[in-house]
Parts: sequence; C-alpha cells; structure tokens
Amino acid sequence: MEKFSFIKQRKLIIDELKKLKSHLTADELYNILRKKMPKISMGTVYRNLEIMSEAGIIKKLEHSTQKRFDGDTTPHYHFRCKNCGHVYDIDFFESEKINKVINSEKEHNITGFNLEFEGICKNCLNS
Amino acid sequence: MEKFSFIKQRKLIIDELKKLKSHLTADELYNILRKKMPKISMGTVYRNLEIMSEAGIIKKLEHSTQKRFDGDTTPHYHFRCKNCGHVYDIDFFESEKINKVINSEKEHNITGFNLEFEGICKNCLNS
DNA sequence: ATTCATGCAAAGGGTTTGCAGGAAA
DNA sequence: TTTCCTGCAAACCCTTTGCATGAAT
Repeated sequence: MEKFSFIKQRKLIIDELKKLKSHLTADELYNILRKKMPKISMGTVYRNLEIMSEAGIIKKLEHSTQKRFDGDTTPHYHFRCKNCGHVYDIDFFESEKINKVINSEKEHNITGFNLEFEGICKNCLNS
Repeated sequence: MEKFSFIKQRKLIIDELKKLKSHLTADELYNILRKKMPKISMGTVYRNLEIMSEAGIIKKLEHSTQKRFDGDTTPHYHFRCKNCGHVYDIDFFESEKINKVINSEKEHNITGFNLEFEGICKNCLNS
C-alpha cells in the first residue's frame, strides 16, 4: 500500500487515531501518546501526521494554516488547489440534497455548510 | 444591519475585499491596504476581518488555526460547532449531485471534496 | 554501511492582545 | 466625556526545521 514501514511511533499514532474515531489535533494526540511512549516528540507527531495524510491513510481536516476571507457571501463553492493553495470559485449548483441533511438533523443546530472541492488547478497542471 | 459603524479603516477593508472578489489572506489584504492607508496596522486588519465575518458581511474560509486529523477515511461528513470548535461526524448521504460537479469540471483536476456543516452543537445549546 | 526516523530545541509564520493615544458619538 | 477603535509592539500558539543520535535494512 505504501512505501514506508510502520515503525513503532508511526504505528502508535495511527492506531490511536483510528481507535479513538475522533478528530484530534496534533497536541491532543501528543498528550495521549506520551502516556504510552513518554519520550515521543511533537516533531515526530507532526511529521508522521503529514506523511500519513499525504499517503491517504488519514485525513487532514484543515489544509491551510493561513485563513482566507471572501467578500462574496452569495451561495457558491470553492475549489482549493492542493499544490499552490489558491482558491477558485465554483459555480453554484442546486443543493436540495444537502439541505435535506440540514433539515433532518435534530441533535445539533445546523445553520449552514461549506462545500469545498480539492485537486490540482489549471495553472499547476501546466507546469 | 449591524450595530457598528463603517469607519474609515473598516470601510476600506470591506471595499477592497468585495471589489477584488478574491479570497485574500489577512496579510495580502494588509499589503494592498497599506498603499491606500500607509499607517494601517495588521491588528486592525485582523480585528475587523473577525468582526465582519462574525456579522456575516464577509466569509472566513478557515475556521480554525489548529489542524485536526481524522483516522476514518471512509466517506462521511463533518459538523463543526462554531462555538466550541468540536467536530462531529455526520452520516454519509448519497452525493451524485456533487459528483456531477466534479465530472463536469474541465478546467482543473478535481480529485475530491470536503463537505462540512456548521452551526451550534448539542452541548453548546444546553448551556 | 547506508538510509531513514527520531528527540530535542530553536526558529518560523500567522494571529491575537495590552496599552496609550485618537476618533467618533 | 465616554465609548470605541486605532497603531504599535510584544506575546502567543501552532507548526516546521536543523541537527546529532539511534533504529532499521
């Protein structure tokens, strides 16, 4: 599946992440892992999270550290390039299926949603 | 509409953001604004972006500085609480409309999408 | 022996905040 | 005058990186 081996630290990280079925931050994970491997470092946690999300074994929920702001609040969606980070607009498409999810949810108070496409953009494809 | 006034700096920020119809980062914006108002500060830019996205006049594309990782790579969606930041799983629902967008896009190479719901979670509602 | 990952610590990038001065009401 | 906002700079938080050591092949 991948060309890297599951050494001790890496295995511990992924096991914990899969086991908890939660959406942990790097430091939440770090604090849990330290109980099982006291000398593990933050660097190792970050490095392996990056490697494994790159390989598709886990999923990174946020793709950028830097926040972007959009002056256009009318309904439309975004496409974010995994390579250069640029964000493009995608034409609005009718979304009753998504609204159905919102309306059927009784537990939380859902007020909206964000749909963001990802891939490699035109410019990055040509270079 | 809102209970704050559009003072000079604030107006400049929103005008620029609406005019450019782009998805600027705070520092991209800061560098543009400095040409028109050389003494404007980064703090003012951040403060006003926050205030205005809170008021719904602009939209913040990223909602957290801290990255979260998910060990579950099977298709499912997330609900993020605007108040506490907690991320919950939302049951998978069939998504052919979204896939239609992906397939009809010819300009960029779209490889996937993220659909994230937002609102106030159960726990925050009860407190 | 060579390669690759680690732990540690320091640096980096982006964002937030305290404070004194200034604009708005 | 009172309130709110600014500019500045320092602090802060999260993430990344360089380096010497140690594990894996």
